[in-house]
Amino acid sequence: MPVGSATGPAASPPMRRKPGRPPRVDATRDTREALLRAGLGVLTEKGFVASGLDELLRRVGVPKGSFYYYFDSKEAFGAALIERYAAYFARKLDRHFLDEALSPLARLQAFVDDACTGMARHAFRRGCLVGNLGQEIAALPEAYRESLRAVLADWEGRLAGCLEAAKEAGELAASADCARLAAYFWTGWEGAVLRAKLEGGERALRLFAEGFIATLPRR
Amino acid sequence: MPVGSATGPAASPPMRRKPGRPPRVDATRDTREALLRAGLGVLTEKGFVASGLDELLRRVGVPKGSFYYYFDSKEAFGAALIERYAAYFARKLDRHFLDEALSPLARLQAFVDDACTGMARHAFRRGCLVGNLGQEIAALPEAYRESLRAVLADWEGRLAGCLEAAKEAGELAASADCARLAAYFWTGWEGAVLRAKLEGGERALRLFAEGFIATLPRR
DNA sequence: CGGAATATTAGACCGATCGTCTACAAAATC
DNA sequence: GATTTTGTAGACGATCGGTCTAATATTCCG
Repeated sequence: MPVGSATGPAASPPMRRKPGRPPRVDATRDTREALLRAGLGVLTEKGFVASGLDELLRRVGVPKGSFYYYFDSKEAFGAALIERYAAYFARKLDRHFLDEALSPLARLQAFVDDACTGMARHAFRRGCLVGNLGQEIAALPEAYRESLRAVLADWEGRLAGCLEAAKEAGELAASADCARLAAYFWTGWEGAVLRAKLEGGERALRLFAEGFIATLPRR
Repeated sequence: MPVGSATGPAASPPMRRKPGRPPRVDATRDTREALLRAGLGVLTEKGFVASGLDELLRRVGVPKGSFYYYFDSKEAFGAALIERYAAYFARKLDRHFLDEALSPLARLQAFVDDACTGMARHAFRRGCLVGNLGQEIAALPEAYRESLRAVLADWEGRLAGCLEAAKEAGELAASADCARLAAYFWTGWEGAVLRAKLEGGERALRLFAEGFIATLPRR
């Protein structure tokens, strides 16, 4: 998956000073950044199709013209969101799965706890961007399909690494197929997130995570 | 969940003869029926929001006036679809889970095989209506939430029954919590269906089903 | 057999909202 | 201070869900 260029400058490190309109009265607010942030909120809640540009724009307080200055189309905007979400999530996974302070399986549990807290923070209205867009893939730009698959594959790799560590730590049977287990986890996890959203509670998240961890091959 | 009245007459058993326009040249085609059938196809593929009435109407070859004669609104139409899908799926589950010719766990496997075949028949474009609508629940009529939860609860009950039978048949440990296992299954299964749709293949379905069945507590 | 009643079709129409695009204003640059 | 770059502003056409009136087909009832 092509990466990097579309996300654009992060505005912090050495880069050409912005020439156009001032950095707005509110210095912390880069328009493009604000659009992406708000877009993530709206799309993780309602998906792509149901998210109207007008509402997003009103929310951010930006006119339509600006949106189409920063993004070629809603499709391009969605692609940027997928990329950004993937990066955000990869950081989160690394933070947990590579945490040497915890045993490998405890790291997975920590991720689950984190996810529960995260969903609770938004009253279980927001789900997973990948799950949301994946569900409506038939109504989406075909290019999204491969991106979403790639994101899932990436998560699988990171979890598989954690499971390998569990193997070395003796928490997991040496015969375990970590890649397969990781694929199994994320598949079910997406279902759990969907259900947690539907039920408005963390029950499904806990239920799935506990079932998964409890049935891991121990020896 | 209220049931029955909204679905309307099925046109087969004793009921007042239709007075209006003839049963159309094509006798097999009741307009309302055709709308529901096509609606199921469209909504399982693209979800609720992305499915426009106009496209559906064009597809069925029915004018808007007819649609609003049979249904009060798009919301009512969706509710009828949920009801109908639930009934359709309940029949399917019973057909498998109550099949005395197979051992209980073999019945579950048969359902999985059936689902794979079913998804393949539509080239993995159509998913589960409950999953689709559940995912976009934030953008849907609030009344749908309870309906969808109820459908899931119903499926859980039916699967739990099958698992209880497995227990009696000695295929499952007596200590197994069937209700919990059933909830776990459907949670993950929805994720698997989503992913199968995303990947355009049955891999996720097989992966999840095999993982689930293989880790069932045997004794 | 004929007119009233009912069931259904037909599609024009409306306000809202979709995504796009053109025109313009403000800073920076030379 | 003219030009270029950067960003803002909102008009625009298409389409959406939903409503409504009119036309038509059939049955009902006398």
